[in-house]
Amino acid sequence: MTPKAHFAEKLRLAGLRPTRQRVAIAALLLDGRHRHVTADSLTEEITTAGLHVSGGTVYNTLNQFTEAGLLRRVMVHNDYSLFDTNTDHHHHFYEAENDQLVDIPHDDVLLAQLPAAPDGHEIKAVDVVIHIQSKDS
Amino acid sequence: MTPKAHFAEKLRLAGLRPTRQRVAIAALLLDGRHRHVTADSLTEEITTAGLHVSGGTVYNTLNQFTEAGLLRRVMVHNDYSLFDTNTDHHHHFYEAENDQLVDIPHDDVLLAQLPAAPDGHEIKAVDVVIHIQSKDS
DNA sequence: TATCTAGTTTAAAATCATTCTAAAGAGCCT
DNA sequence: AGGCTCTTTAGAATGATTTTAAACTAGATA
Repeated sequence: MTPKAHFAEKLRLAGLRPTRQRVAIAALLLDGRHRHVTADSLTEEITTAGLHVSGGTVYNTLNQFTEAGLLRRVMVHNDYSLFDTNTDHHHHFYEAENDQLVDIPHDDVLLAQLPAAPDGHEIKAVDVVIHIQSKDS
Repeated sequence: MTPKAHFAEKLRLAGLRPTRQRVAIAALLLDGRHRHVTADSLTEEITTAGLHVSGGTVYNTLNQFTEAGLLRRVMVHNDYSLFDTNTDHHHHFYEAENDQLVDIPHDDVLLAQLPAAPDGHEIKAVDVVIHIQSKDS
């Protein structure tokens, strides 16, 4: 199976029509490497790959991938959206000073006790962000 | 001590010059009631109180209060900033569907194990957000 | 392979929260 | 009161993201 077909299939399984743009972005983001991207950094990657995808489509695709569970949105500030190519359950260190986001392996955080969700609700996800700073600042 | 003097004192202790606007906002936000506000909802409160504070100052004040530890910024989405008048250590439920934020008492979440901060860094805060949704949706 | 249609992409305009600006105002010290 | 610095103000500017309406394409069908 060609790589292109591989990602097209992945998109179909996620309920997304495998357009040229979505396949190209999938090839960049869903290759198994774990990293954090923004609309901007992704656009840069696309350009570096010698391709072009309009700004609106970059945003749409990022949102659709997230909606489909292919990406995960990480919430650490309100300046711009961050997406994590690792959708496995794990948490983050965040250093505001340098806007630096670092993964924490899943097993390194242990939630011994969780509250019950309010009536009629169920827990969808638990996000833990550990804010850190340089010791001497 | 008049209420006004009380809040002026509170601001001085926080290193902020007690201007008319800051005292007015402190009287609204720092009275001990625990709630979540946005720049918008605060502006509404100010108007309801028969006062006027310019938009820029509302934003500045919210940021300065947060910086001074009088408020806490809560990160649940990228649409606009949310501030919590409760600065005690506690966590949140967040229901994206209705953009609903609910406090979780501190003791209801137990972190049994935390990772060490990366070299040269120390932990400043640990934020836990439990995303919930209606059971039937 | 030609055709059709709903879903997509596009560039550009629009939106909207937030920040910046430069001028006017107000704490607070002497 | 005088003066100096920090604040506030209205309005302009910024910048990420969404929307728009028209052009395009994946995939189904003939």
